[in-house]
Amino acid sequence: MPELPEVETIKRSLNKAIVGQTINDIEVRDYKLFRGKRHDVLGAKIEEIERRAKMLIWKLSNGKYLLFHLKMTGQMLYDSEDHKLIAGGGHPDSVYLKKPPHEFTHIIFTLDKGHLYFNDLRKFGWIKILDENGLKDEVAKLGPEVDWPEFTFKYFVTAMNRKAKTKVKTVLMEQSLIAGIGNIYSDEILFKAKILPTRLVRELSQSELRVIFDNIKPVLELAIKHGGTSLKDYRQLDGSQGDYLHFANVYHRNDQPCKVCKTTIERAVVNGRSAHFCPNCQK
DNA sequence: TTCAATGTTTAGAC
DNA sequence: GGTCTAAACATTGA
Repeated sequence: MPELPEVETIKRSLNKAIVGQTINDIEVRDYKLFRGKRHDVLGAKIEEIERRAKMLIWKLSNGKYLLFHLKMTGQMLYDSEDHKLIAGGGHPDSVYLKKPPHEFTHIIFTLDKGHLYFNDLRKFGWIKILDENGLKDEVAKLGPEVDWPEFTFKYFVTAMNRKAKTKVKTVLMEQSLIAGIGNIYSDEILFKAKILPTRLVRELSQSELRVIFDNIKPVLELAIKHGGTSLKDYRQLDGSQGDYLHFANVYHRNDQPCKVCKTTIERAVVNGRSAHFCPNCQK
């Protein structure tokens, strides 16, 4: 799914749009994506929306939590009573922009002032109903968020060195070490740090690790500022696309000229994922 | 027809 | 135990 900036974008919109509303109904069209009992959350009020790694957490008034993972193609769209939702505009034939509910809408929440649609073309995403202990278990294996005080350079070096024989791109995406970085932003961070994604961690000098560390937060923050990256499926809460792809230096830009030096951007497969890099700027 | 797509998990090999 | 790869989940579109 969406990585940290995309989920953070949705989280911020949800906090403005649906906090304070009551869950009056949940229509589950596909139980594959819904883990829990509806009646545990019906009638509860949504008190707060949080993000942990790439997951969304709805904190409810009855002590329960709804945990969401959008995986690769999940969408969360809100259609308020005044119909500000713009999904469907411009590209009526695309399954990604159809006005919900449609055949890829699997869960529908009826709130006080509108409907919240959980769409997922590939059906990898899920929703779980959890109590406080269940939530704790779910997040226990995750590394720190990059904006937590414990995400220090010292922690970063220790965490990276635990995977010394692994390629640096793969380690950056390891959720148990650092929460929230995925395929897009690992490429972008490594471009900014001028490090090839295929380098092994143990070959990296202290100063190279420092440059990577120093670029993590700025890259993610810039992406949040632009509402995340829309490749195909990802949408903001109102259905609009994230704009960061226009600012990406390497992601999805293979065979195009590097924005810095004009060298052709290359693509390689690293641990089963596409890695994009500039063979001149990155060493 | 084949391949790739924002993610995670799991099985098997070394 | 670590780490790699491939495959699985399901679907579309180039």
